[in-house]
Amino acid sequence: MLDAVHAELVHRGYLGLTVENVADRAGVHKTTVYRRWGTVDVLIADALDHTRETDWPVPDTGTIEGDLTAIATEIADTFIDPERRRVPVAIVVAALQSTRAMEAKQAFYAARHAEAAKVVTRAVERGELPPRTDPLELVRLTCAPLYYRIFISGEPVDRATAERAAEAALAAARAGLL
Amino acid sequence: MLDAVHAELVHRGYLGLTVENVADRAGVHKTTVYRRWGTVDVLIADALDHTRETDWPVPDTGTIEGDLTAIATEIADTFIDPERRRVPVAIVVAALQSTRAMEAKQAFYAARHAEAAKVVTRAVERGELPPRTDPLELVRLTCAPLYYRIFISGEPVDRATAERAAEAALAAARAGLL
DNA sequence: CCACTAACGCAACTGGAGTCGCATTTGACC
DNA sequence: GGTCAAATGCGACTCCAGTTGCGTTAGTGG
Repeated sequence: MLDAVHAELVHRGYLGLTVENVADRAGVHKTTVYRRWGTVDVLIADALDHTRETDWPVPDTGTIEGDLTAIATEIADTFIDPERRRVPVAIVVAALQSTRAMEAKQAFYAARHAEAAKVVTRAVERGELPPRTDPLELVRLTCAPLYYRIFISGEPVDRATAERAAEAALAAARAGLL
Repeated sequence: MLDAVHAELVHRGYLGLTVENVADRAGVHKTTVYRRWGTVDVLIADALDHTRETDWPVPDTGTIEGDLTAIATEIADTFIDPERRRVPVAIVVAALQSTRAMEAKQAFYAARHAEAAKVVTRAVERGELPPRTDPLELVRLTCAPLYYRIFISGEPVDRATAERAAEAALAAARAGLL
């Protein structure tokens, strides 16, 4: 069922994600979906909870530049692909309209940030960054410009954008501001 | 009419923004609104176009720190206020669902960025920043962490967040990365 | 093999967003 | 003030997401 949500999202995007479409794709009747989930936002929230629980491979290139760039590049690649991009877009839309989806999104990014922060912690231990650096803050600062372009300013992202975001965030961290 | 859109947005948010509500508040019949605009997304887009054309006071504190902090703080203040926050939230939701709203949002932020970039240009002229600094990129980098918290990670924003965002962006600019 | 419960399928129903046809008003121009 | 075109008001209609009641299936425990 959650696979059907994902497939439908990738295929048609948030606007095409009706309860009936998901039910058809999953081979069940729409009333079943309505009874168990109620709305598409809850479907997305449940699917997101499930994704959060699956492992995410934390990069380990040996340097903080390499790790942050890898994270930023992965995000950029998702947004470059017109199909994969539909998933985070749907999550943002759903979260802005339903409390349940908002909580799921918050938990998802909190979990991913915590994972990604490991690369910062390692870098601090290696002496690459000041000891008091806030790992989560560096992660946020790395990701923010990419999401900003996609969701706010509406500008495209590419790998160069990702690398610049990582470099800029790193500069702030090295300056001891995080 | 566009005032009615704004008032309705502040009052009920995007989900409460139906064509009928706006029509009632503006004192016209719903068919009139349907004929002239069609959907709420177009209403929001038109209202945003109108806002874009109104002037926005560019801060001029004398230092680039002061100016960027002023910009970041203004954004943070908007998001702190539960009523005013509903406006940008609605714009983002609308832009993710309608091409017309997306174009309006893009034009709006392009215009505001261009205005805000003036503080960077002045700072470069004063010798506060490296000559090759990209003004728009510094503006983006300043705003991004605030929007990221609100729309993506779901974390709260306060004035300290705004100041940190400005400082961090500035560090990258001073390092000559922008 | 037989109850018993919970989940599901199904079709009919409901409610509200959006549309349509027509009457009425506005307002510009002579 | 009279005429005409364009915009608005109005109620009825359509359409579809979401709900409800009921019959059927599946799965469990004895």
